[in-house]
Amino acid sequence: MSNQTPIRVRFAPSPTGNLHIGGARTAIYNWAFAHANEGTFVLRIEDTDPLRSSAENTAQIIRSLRWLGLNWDEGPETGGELGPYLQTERFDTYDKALARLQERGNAYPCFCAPEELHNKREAALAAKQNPVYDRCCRDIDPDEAQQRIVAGEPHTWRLKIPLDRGAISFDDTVYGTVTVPLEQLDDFILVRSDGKPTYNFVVCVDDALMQISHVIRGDDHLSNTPKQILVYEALGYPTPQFAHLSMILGSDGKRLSKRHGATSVEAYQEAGYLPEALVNYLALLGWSLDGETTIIDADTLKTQFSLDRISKSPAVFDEKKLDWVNQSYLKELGSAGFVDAWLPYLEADGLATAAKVAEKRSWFEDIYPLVVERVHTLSEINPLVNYLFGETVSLDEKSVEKCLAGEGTGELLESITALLQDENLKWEHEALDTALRGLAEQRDIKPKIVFQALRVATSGNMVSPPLLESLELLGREVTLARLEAAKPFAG
RNA sequence: GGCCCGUUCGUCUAGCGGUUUAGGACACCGCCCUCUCAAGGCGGAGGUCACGGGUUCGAAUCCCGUACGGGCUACCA
Repeated sequence: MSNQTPIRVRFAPSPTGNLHIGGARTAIYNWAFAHANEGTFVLRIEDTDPLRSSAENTAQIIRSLRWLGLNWDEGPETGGELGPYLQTERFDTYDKALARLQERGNAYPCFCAPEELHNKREAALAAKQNPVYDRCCRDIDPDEAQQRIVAGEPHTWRLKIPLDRGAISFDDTVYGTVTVPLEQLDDFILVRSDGKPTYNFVVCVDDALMQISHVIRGDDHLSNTPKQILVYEALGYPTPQFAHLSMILGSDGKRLSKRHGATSVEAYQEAGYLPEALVNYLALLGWSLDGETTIIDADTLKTQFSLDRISKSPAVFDEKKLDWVNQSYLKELGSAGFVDAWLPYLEADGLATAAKVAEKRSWFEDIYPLVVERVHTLSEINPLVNYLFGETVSLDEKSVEKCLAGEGTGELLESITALLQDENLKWEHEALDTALRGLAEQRDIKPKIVFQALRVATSGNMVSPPLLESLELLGREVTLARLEAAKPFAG
């Protein structure tokens, strides 16, 4: 790469809610692109809408980004040369930008009343015409305009777009050349009558002043881009390279929303997904390394990510595949990492405290190989291993019927009890396995009958993690107590 | 209404005019393994590359239309 201008990208969420799956993917692409090109990743909060924005949402978004491991080089909390990074702290910057536009003769005041504009719009729409502003204030004599402003007449400021251009076109990294006829663009409002700047204005000012080289964002902004290019030009600033991302859809092909279930990063965190897995899955939703690889860790993303492999069409979010990716990350965790990740769930369900886990660390770590290939998320662990905790266990009715109620099972449980009571039997899964198989042979029944009866008696269910390892974790005493408690249910 | 954009197995995608009988992954089905469930191994089914026209010796790949989907068209972001 022989770029003269340094690579600088930004993620610019507006804190009108928490961090969304779609926003997270945009952040991942920006973050990965910055790293892959030794660039700078900037976080900017677009909180200019006081009604919909909140500090809590900003904090929430920041928390989610941190959790995902998408750390920024400049932005809230970290600071930077080109801040502040909250738009609400940048109003003076926007005032200056407007002044710059005024000096350059590229902005003019508009005194049209909102309802007047609205009526014209409706009329144009009714006449099936393109509802662009008719520029009736564009040619008001500057002196007259100045007098009206001084007299306190309400006004907005509009961009004086060049009318001598046939079309605006730009080269989008993802979509290629996009061309929009000039007649589609109007002298849109830069600053409202209350003095507040609009989105299409501030986004350009900020990106220009923060020296953003590549704008990577959702494709809902693709149509806004020509307008923004006009703002850059009017300001006399260079235009960044644009790369627009298609949106993420729900399983029904409609835009991802609450009806599809969890859509916030936080919800996936609570559901027990690992941040590395979410990042991996999301990165692959609209981008591919080579079309073959599905497990791509953060380090690989940080070196191999490229904008030219982003796909143009929208992608459907598939939770099943996320589950699979998450499980493969769980398998990479190792027992120590697994217990650390599991701890919050143990505490939340009251199964164990941090102190208890520290005390019986190896006992908890031994659970790892038993459950890791049986769960997709951390939140699935507790229901699966619940039976390993406490003295007693409740027996599942169906399982009792199927594996305990049969004739002779009571007698079988007695034999098992006798066998397990023997202090000479080493309480270790291989020894237990040998002993129990011996019992089956002795009674001339399939080992499965023995194992299933014992499984239901000790775990409460005919489906459980490996039996013998479970007994090992349960200990002889608890195992025998549970056998005793199960006998009344046996046939 | 106008303009912009998209369309490869159910889903995520590979594919940049011939090496393609369209490859991989998830999901699905079967077999093996097996104390249940998983995990794993092996195998299978699944795509007339939205449709219709061109261009070309040759098209999923290039061009034009049509359909469907999405976006923008605000004193929202």
